[in-house]
Amino acid sequence: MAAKDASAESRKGQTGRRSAGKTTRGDGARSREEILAVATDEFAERGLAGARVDDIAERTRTSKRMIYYHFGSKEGLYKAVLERVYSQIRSVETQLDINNIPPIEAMRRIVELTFDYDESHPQFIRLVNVENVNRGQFVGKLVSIRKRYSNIIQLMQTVLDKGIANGQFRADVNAIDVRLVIGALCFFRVSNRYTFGALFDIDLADPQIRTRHRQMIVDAVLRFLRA
Amino acid sequence: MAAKDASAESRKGQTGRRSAGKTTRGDGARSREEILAVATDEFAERGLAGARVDDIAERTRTSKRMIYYHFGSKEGLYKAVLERVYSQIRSVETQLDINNIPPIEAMRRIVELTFDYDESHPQFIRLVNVENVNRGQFVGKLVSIRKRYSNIIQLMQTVLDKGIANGQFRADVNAIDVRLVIGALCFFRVSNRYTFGALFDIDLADPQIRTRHRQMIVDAVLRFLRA
Amino acid sequence: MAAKDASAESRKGQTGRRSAGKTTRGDGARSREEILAVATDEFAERGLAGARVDDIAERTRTSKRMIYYHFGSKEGLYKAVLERVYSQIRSVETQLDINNIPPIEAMRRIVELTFDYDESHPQFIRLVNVENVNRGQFVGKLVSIRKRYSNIIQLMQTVLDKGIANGQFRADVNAIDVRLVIGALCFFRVSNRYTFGALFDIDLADPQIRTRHRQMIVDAVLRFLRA
Amino acid sequence: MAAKDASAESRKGQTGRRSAGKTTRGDGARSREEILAVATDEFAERGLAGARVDDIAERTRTSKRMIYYHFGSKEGLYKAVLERVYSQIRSVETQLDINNIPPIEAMRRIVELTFDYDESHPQFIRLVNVENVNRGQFVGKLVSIRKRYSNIIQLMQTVLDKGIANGQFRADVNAIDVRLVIGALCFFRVSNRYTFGALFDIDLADPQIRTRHRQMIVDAVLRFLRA
DNA sequence: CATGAATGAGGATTCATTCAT
DNA sequence: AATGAATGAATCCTCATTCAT
Repeated sequence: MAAKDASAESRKGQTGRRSAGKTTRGDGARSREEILAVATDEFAERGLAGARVDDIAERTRTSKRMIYYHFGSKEGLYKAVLERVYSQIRSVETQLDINNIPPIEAMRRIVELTFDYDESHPQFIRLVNVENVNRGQFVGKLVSIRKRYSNIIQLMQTVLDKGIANGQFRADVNAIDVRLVIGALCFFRVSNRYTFGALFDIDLADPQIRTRHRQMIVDAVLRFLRA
Repeated sequence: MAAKDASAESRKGQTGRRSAGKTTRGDGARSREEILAVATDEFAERGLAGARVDDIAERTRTSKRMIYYHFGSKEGLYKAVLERVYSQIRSVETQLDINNIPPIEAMRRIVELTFDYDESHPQFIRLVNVENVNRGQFVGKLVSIRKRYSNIIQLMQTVLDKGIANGQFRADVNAIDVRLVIGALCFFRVSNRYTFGALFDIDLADPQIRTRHRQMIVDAVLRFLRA
Repeated sequence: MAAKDASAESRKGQTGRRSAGKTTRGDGARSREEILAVATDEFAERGLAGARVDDIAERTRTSKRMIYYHFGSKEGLYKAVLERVYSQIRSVETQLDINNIPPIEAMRRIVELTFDYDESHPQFIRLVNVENVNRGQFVGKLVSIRKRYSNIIQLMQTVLDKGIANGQFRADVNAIDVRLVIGALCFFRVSNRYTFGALFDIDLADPQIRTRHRQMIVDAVLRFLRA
Repeated sequence: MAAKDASAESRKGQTGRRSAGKTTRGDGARSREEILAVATDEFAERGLAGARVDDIAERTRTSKRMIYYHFGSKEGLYKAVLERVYSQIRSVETQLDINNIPPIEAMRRIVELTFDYDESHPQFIRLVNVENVNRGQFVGKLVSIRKRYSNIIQLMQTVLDKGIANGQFRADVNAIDVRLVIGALCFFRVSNRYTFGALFDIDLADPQIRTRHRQMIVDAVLRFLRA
């Protein structure tokens, strides 16, 4: 009578491609990935409650049944989507060789990379929104993610420390605070695009405005940090 | 809390048409308001798709029929909730006599009022999130709201202008940009409380952190504006 | 996400008939009862797992939806069926005025009534079987039933005591034991009709055999009790 | 419902021809037996409709495919389980040399053996219940079983005849009747353990009660047979 | 205005069974 | 002999909405 938890959930996408080919039978990893891509879109578009398993299945070359085979439940699928989307973030630290850049410049790059990522991944932003409306029920459990984020903070702290050391940055802020400020400014433009846009009659997606805001946010962060 | 009497109240000639009626009558406005209060909570908690008309009705002293009588549909109820919640914002301008305050101080107060409002109305923040996930389908139609927000911008511009005039604020930012920066910094702390908290292992609801961040955000905005 | 327990379950069949009429709208008690009758048959025929909610609905003038409205779940319906079928037993004590009958005769009547009830209610027998296969998950919770059964035992004990007192019955058996013996002999003929019949090549439903066994069982019980 | 398999079933040359093989090979007979053991438990526990092929496979070292390979269908597996469980009964006649025992004593032993078997094989009892709820759809087809049961009856008749001949047993009962009485009294205690226990507030599995009932049932049968 | 009953169209989940390898 | 992946057809259950009274 009880719903047994899907043992399938633990399976990872390990199978590995078979030969080349037409996606005939028996490529679990591929169909898993296809389902995830579609589901990411649906959950981002309609939320956890609003997304329809049928619709996800329909947009896939696999069937609804396979969703349950691979992910156990709608919730399980949502978790997998969340995990995937968080782990796909091309993290700042991999794109930035801070050792060779002075701290102000490094910070500018961090802000720009964050800004650009958020602007070019509105779907990710929406999913984060969805998860926050759900009170972060699932994000807390994504252990794999935590580590990555602690790396981000370490990088930030390194840059901060260098700036403090050379007298360019103030000493009374910590990496998480800085991350909060940067995150807020970049995230909000995308996440609140619709309400802010409607209420203040402005199109935040407009390229010109975007460019201006990009500079403005870099500027705001640097002013915030200036010693 | 029980207002089942009300037979007296209805005798004011405004609501019911039929005079006979043995059924105790609650007046319409009251039940409307009660439904809205409950619905606000449900929509904030579960989103548009996730909220249940049955649950809303159950938490009300009225019946499901009344929801449809007053609001026509679930969507109609959601719109009414959105409208109500936006119109309940005790707007900054009503709480601030900027004429008697120097611009820096005025700006500080604006930030603080915004911060305090967001912190004390997480339900509102959640609803804004929900609406953004829905791509602002409904917020655009709330004409009554637009005016109020244009007032906010006017106030902001007035403060800005005074600061620019006396040389304290830089001249190259406009009111909407400032509003964006303030909004982002205050809103994000509440809206992304769960994901940010989980990923960076910090409790943004903690009173000490909140106090510190309040000052930090005021500081960040003033630094941003400084000439 | 969780299945909320049907608040409907508590509702009893109280509504009371409206006027006369064609079972148009709005007779909860009637449709409840109709559902129960059909469900009793389905559960008896196929067990809890084997019964199909769709099939039950189809054999009813109401819809599948109403089953959930009234009973909350398949399991809730099963429980209601179990309760109904146990409470419908025309209990022995209401059909027997033991005060005016000598104990041997009373016991004979008890056995005959039990035998006749079981023989004429194979559906009930099947449901009891089903419940036993389910390890009596639900029967234990039917408090309303317990009382009735303790009455049966009291009646049995009274008869026993009278027989012991007048020296016709042995003194070393108690009412529950007697009930077990009677129950076993009457129940088994019906419950195991198919397997016993197949293995020993006998049709226990045959009226002649039934009549003979009825006498035989009365005889066996009286011999068992004889002082 | 159709048994389309069977081509597999006929291949009884079972053990496995290839000796090399890297995959650890269970030989066919072994995995067949393992599947049957697990399936017996599942069908006894949940009935034909309630048992899950997946669950059975999961509790086995073989795969679901093997179930279909060996048994063709869920129903085929159920039939095999039924056949196995009936054929495993250590039949009374093999344990009793009636030639050297006086009839009363022989009958006592028959009852005791029956009682003990039923008490120690509740799973078997449950399966019989399941089969009776299914109206004995399959038991009738187990030809192999019929013979064994006719042996039981023959043995019973022999004992009866001896008792009748020496004047200890009454002459007006036949072997099947006696078997019914014995079967009912022994079977019911186990099969109706849950409902009887709940309704009469008694734990029929309690060892003390069991011991007492064992004697009681022997006594009841002998009284029933007494000339 | 109010209420219990009702409903059609979904919506999530599960099942026995089969196939390519 | 064995396995992971796949499937179509159910199967249980829920939702927003309406109706008779």
